[in-house]
Amino acid sequence: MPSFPDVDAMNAPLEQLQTGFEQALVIAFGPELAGTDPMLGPASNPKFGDYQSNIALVLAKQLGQPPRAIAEQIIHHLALSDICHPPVVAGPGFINLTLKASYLEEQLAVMHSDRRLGVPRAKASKRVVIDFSSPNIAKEMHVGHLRSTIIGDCLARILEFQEHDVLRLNHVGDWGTQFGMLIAYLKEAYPAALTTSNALELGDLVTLYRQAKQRFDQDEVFREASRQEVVALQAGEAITQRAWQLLCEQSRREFQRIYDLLDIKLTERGESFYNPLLPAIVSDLERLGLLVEDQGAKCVFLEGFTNREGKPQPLIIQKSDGGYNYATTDLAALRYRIQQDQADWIIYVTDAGQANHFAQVFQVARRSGWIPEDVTIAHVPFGLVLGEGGRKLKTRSGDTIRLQELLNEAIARARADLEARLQEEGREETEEFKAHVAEVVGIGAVKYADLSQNRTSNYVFSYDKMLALQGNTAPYMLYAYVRVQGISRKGQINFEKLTQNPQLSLVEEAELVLAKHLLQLSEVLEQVSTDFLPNRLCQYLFELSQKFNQFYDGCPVLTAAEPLQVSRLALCDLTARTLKLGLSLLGMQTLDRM
RNA sequence: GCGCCCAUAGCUCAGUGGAUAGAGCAAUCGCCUUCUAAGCGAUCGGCCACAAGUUCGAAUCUUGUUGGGCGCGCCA
Repeated sequence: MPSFPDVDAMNAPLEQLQTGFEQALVIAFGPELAGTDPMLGPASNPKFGDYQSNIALVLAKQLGQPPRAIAEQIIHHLALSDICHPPVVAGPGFINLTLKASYLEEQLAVMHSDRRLGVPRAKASKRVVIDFSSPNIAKEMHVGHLRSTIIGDCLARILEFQEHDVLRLNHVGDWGTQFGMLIAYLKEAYPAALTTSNALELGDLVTLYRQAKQRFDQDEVFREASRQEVVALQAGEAITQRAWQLLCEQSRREFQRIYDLLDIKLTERGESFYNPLLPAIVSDLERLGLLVEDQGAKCVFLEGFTNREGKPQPLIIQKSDGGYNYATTDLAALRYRIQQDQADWIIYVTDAGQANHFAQVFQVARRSGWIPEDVTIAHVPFGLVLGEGGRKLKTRSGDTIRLQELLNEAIARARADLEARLQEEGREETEEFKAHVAEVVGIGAVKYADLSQNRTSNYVFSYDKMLALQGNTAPYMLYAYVRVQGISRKGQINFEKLTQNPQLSLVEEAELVLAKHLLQLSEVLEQVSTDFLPNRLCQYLFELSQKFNQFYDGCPVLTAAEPLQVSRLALCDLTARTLKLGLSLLGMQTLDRM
């Protein structure tokens, strides 16, 4: 195991250019320009160079000078000759910058020697609560849980990598009136399960739910029994409690199968956890004078929300029958996460349809003074999963699609693809190999397809597209990684033992392009952790794969003479490590062969 | 009716107030005696829904219009 310097390395060229510009601005135009954003960004077109600054255009009015003249003065004072070629003023006053090969070579060497590939840790580690996945007990996880689970896990992984202190919470629906019905049915149909442990394997909770619902709809006596069970559950009555436990345990086992398959870790803390805290929410709101009784229900009337009649809309805190709503639970959870979990950030990853609900809950919490100034709360919304017809994704018979089946299908299709390919190429592989590749490709495809879209828009689910071998897909990226491993095998190269400080020499255009892209990793991760848009990371990894494939196409590695070979091996190694890290942050595994 | 989200190439989508708006797929045409061609190159494809406004500069910000999705009092 090579020893990596355990220090923060910064490989983002942007940051260094930024500093140079800030200094030049002060020297050229005086100290009042200290701290001015130099408007640096990637060049809009590669022919202009690598980066551009638009600051001259911005300052034109303020300084009363033509933008090009300002740009000339700035570049006159820029001390960036170590980093880039002489800056060029172009068009109306853009300053174009092109990085020097020597600079890229140095930076890549730094990146190569760093276990974190030059990605800095967060300047201040925050306590982050991220609430995602959240299926309902006694129901199956379905396609509706897919995006929350995948996106939430990805964001958690990125924040964890930045060394924030992340608490991943699974806010499962384990409480509510539907449990009365379920428990009543359990007592009626499977009484042995309540007294003898493991007397019953509740194979299919969906069927149980359906049968219970049917009884509930048809039988008045059963309905009354169900209501009694809700009361008994609230009161903590032993047998009822046991039935509830049984349901929760069974669901938990089924959820865990899916989380294992998806490689997702979560701490379960369901709605029931906050149950004892609900009365205090009501009494505290009452004390604050926010609570109004209306038609028997205790409500907070909201600012900026109106109902169909144009009157202020209430948020119901306690129903007229004394029961609580999910808004109450969410308020209690919010308060607990701030006070007990000591959260600095609280992130909710749920569908966009809940935007109103969260805006309302946050408003009430804010008006109650429960959210300190330094605590940041964010709803991270995402769009619906649609079928290829553009309608909500359903099975042919109109049922919602079970998540387990969806994942199985993706794996099965990946397997079929692989087997067809093996036959075509006359390859023989073990069952173990085939099963593993199919799982990594299938699960990776489902995750990548979801994450590679801007989460705010609806997402059209298509097995064919996510498993396509070309384009912005999981298989394409996995293949780029496999190609590097191929080089390693063929040339018997152990990348971990590749010299500590490889001498890089970037000659070919494809090498320069790849090098520049590799060095943008930190910038991309920084951005994703700010705007919570994983598709930006996907885009980066896709472009990295493309650029690697172009390099692979035009720059032979194993047949290259020294010192070029070491340099190219280092580029391969950096690409592979960047892909592996990036994909792992998306929650994806890599393969050495496929 | 009100609120939130969305509208960019035939399709699926990127796009950070900046230069001639980009990918992928599909279509058409090339490239395997050379590290896995699951690859690479090229061609074709645009009224950034519409209209005003702000700005030196708008796909991007504001307002309005049209079209679509989601939600809106005792489910979560």
